[in-house]
Amino acid sequence: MTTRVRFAPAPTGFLHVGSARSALFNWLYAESTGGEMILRIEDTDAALRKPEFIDAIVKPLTALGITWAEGPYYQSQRKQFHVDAVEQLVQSGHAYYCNLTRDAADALASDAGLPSGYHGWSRDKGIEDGPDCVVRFRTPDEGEIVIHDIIRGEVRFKNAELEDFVIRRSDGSPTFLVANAVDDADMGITHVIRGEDLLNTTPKVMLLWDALDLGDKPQYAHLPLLVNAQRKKLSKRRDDVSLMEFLSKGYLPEAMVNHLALLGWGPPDDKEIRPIGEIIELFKLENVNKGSAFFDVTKLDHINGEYIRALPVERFIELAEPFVYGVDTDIPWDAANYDPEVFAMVAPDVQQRVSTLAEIPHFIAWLFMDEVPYDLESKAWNKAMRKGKMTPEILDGILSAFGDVEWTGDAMNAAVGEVGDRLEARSQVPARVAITGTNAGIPLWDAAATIDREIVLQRLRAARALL
RNA sequence: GCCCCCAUCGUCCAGCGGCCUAGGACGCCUGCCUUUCACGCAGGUAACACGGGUUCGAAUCCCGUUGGGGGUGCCA
Repeated sequence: MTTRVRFAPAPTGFLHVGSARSALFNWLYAESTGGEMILRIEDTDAALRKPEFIDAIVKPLTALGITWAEGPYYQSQRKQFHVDAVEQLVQSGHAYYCNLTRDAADALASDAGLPSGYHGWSRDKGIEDGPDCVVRFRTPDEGEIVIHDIIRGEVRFKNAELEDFVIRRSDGSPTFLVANAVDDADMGITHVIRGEDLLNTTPKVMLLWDALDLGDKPQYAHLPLLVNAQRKKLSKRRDDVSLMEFLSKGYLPEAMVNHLALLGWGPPDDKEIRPIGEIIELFKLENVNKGSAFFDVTKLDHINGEYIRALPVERFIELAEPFVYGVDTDIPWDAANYDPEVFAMVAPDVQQRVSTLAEIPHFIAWLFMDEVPYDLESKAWNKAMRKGKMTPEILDGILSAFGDVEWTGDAMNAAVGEVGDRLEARSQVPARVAITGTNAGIPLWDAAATIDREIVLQRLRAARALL
């Protein structure tokens, strides 16, 4: 039997990295077993039915290279099947109408000294359907339901502890629990792979499955949650988790996928950074961890840096475009000053110094700005310009040498070296700080030779004046 | 409160009863390379939560404790 998995997000705005990880693991499982994945949008709640939310799911998945064989299907478009299923459950006595609001049910519970929750108040009351009625599923009073989870092993729930949950809202719309069972059955889903936060809903779906007589159940696998530094489930509200945001900040899709694959799973040979094809080959659902994983951007930065350095330089230049032309980010220089040929020249040096594409402008800004800012409070300035008392003499020396030096990297370098030798001081770093504004960066002189002599002289004078 | 899940370096992953004086990666530190920084290279730091079992033998199996997390909606 070929495996069929589904990625079934609720359309609640941008896709976050946790959902992306779920999608990825479904996809990895499908790819590694020669099966297929379908995409299904779980929009049974009317509030979630917004077309822009669909784009927010499809675009990032596509960007990551996660593909699906069918869909997107919309649960909202399958509503009639779900309504029929609810009707069937009422008919067969598995479900009943209830006209209590949540507040009323809680009040009854507290009056009766029972723990909060719904205690089957409307069971067997012969309540007729009406405008304010919901339909609740009658959970068995005895017995237990056992999930054979591929990742977690056996998980047991006592039926008596499951309350009679709502399967149809008072507006007539069935809830996702019904839709889940019906759609998974109709779509021939063999494996349900999703976050651990849904583990508690699984017994309810299984109960519905049996009551509707839907046949063989899928196998379940509940993935460990992705958490923040406080070990809380990643949340859109408090954490920086938009997948698209990461991509537009200069993280490469391949690096993102590689990093995500490493959260909750690892290759048996300890080789972490590798092509997706190898990951598919090695991926085993049963080897996925149980413990939650911290989404560590520091590690992502490293992986992303590795991927960037591995790029052919032409590709690097291509990918850099939005960042050097200010399409998605601000650039610190006047756009008219930007020279793609200069960037192409220094690109290999930049490429091995950035961990995200967004860092590119930082390394080349001094090539396209008229003046560079000096941060007199910075460690760079203090270390290079203040500590050595020869600095004014060094800059004066360079200034006079640069008046008529041949304007090539080699000649400039040699001239600065001579100044240093003559004064018995290190002249390179002060020159770099004066010209670029900082003490760290790409090889200096060939790049500096692309700037007009007068601009370089101005910077040297400006820095000299601050000493 | 109740239900469920989890527990190896700060972080991610390896370990599936003897190969473990616990391995790799990120981070951090040191050194080498280098006219800066980075890359690269060579080292270092650092963990089996605790207590009981089971076993000739436990990071690995079982129970408990503690700690963390998830759920507890007419959201999914």
